[in-house]
Amino acid sequence: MTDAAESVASSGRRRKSGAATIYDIAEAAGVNPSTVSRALNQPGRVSAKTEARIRAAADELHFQINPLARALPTGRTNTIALIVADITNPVVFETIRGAERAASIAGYTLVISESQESGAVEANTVERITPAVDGVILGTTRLPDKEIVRLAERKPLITLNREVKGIPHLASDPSHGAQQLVDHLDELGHRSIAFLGGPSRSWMSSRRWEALLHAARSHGIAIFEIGPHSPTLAGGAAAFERAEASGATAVVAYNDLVAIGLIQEATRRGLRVPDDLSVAGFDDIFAAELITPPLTTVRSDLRGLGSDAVRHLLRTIGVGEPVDGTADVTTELVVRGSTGTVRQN
Amino acid sequence: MTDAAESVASSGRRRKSGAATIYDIAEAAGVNPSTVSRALNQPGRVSAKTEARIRAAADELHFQINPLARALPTGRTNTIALIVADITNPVVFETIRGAERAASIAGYTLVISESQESGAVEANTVERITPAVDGVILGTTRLPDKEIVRLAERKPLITLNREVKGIPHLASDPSHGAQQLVDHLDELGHRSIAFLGGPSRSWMSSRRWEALLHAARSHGIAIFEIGPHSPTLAGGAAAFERAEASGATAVVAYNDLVAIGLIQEATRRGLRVPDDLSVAGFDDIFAAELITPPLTTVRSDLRGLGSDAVRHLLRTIGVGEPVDGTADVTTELVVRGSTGTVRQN
DNA sequence: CTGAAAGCGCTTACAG
DNA sequence: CTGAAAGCGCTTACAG
Repeated sequence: MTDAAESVASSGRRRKSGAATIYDIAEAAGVNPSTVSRALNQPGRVSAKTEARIRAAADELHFQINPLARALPTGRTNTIALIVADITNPVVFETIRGAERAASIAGYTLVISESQESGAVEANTVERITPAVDGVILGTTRLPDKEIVRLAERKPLITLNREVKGIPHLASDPSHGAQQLVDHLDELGHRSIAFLGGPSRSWMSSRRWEALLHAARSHGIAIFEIGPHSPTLAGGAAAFERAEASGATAVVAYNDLVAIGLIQEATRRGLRVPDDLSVAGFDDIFAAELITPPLTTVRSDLRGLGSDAVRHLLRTIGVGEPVDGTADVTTELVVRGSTGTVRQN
Repeated sequence: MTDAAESVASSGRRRKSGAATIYDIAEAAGVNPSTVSRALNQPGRVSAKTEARIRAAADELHFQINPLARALPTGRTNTIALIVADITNPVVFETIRGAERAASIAGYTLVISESQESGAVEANTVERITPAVDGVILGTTRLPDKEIVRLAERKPLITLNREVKGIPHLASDPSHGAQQLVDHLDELGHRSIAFLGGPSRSWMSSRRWEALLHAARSHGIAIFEIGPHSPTLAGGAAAFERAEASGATAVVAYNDLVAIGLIQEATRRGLRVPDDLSVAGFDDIFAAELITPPLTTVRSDLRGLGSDAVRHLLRTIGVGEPVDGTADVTTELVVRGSTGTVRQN
């Protein structure tokens, strides 16, 4: 228990924090502080003998480098920031996870910041965090393009699911999963699909629509878009009437929340899913397998998205292999109970 | 577009990063750098006139203080860390949110770190992050007590839902919600309740059990614990047989996941919830209102937990009012469809 | 292979 | 009210 206290007592030089510095080590090992720095950071740059002595002293004193002090002369903080609008969003946290993992493996710390409110709040947050990191990932951003460009001028930056010209970006590519989904619906006998679009200018919604359209054409299946809809349970419930009136036997929603909202409303109105109507979504959120019936959906490799983003950033900073452009992440169909064969009437 | 470039050109002194420093401002305003520092940080410490001149220059140059450089002499990083085992855990992210909000309001940055794997990984993460923050919140920790005590010696620290002697901690107190839940079950006519306990040495599980026990006694309702169970869907499913055999008309699960697992299994076996069996949980996770029937559950003020933790930490650091001890956060019943009147047989 | 020095961008007693 | 100086803990040319 007096461990820390003892080591403090044994070496004169200490200040506010009880932490040992390279000066303490230098003193203990009988070398110059600069030699300590080299021994600890540039293995081989110092004779094996003194390096050993220095490492021993460092261990003895429980030395931990002060990352702030190191950052000043080098300009490297070994930290990168991930800005997201909403941590609660199930789509977001797998991304966070992937990013965390990749950062941690590279010895980097990930700062996650939620910008919830307005784009103004986000701008503030970003402004505050930027000087303290080596790069930033804009996960779900509401910043205007010009602001993003401005930021990219000061620090390496990458956006997720958002295209700004001249800025590196990464997204999940819905085509594979969409094709699988349409193949699946085709097999079940569906000839007409309704797509419930997301928010009016959602980039991801149009990408999903395009992918479905392409796949439907390949099967000669009719497809049309209904919307826009808010990406929520309420959005899905509100879509019910038009979806039913459309005569489509299968409806694919912009995301799982909308799909679940639709299922709930359909059930409330006396329809049975999938017997009367097949429903599918995108994202594969946690709740998708808990509802009744469990939801058929297209899952993205979000974890891969997060880790790819980190790796890309690190590479542009000079850690790891040189950058070779960005490649979107893939998607995959998860078949569960909300899709079934077309009812014969 | 040449905005940044221009301002660089106009002031000779710049290095690797294009950012303006207090030296640039000092030069532009014709004062000493120390005066700039005072003007910007200690309003009133400098004549109104020069302060105005300095602020103008700072704006002109788009000055942003370098937080790392500031941190070195002061020892203050304006950052606090929140360590959690699993970001995906629904119980966790509301806490994150509250913490984020409170930190941000105080002008602090919150670093969130997920320690997923072993306690060893967590120890590493904490070790790496500690020197760069002003305090740490251990959200869901697997660290042994002695390790936590050791950490608390170097940096202000607070634990969540974990009691270690001598260390400040904050938890959610289940008593209010548990009382409401038992009142509710009593009204519905239940006279026997089964509690599905969580993991064997879960501190939270015992607290919930104690609270339910106390409430049940106040009504003269019989109550008993079955378990331990893993805090998952599978744990709930596995509990079904014993729960049913017990003859209890209502079962309260350690958490929502277990409750949902139980409901799914019960449904699979042909029981109807709540007609044949009432089920309730704890936490009020997002999926609770999506399942069929929607789950009656006890919700904690997790957001409050997160923000209280931050505020407590800041106070011990000297920001805000002095510390007055820690007060647990409250809980509240959310009645939905999984609880009903006892069936007459 | 290693030492001595200068510098990273800021803060803060110490003078005046 | 403001300047000049020293220092935070590290890194890195520059010498030798």
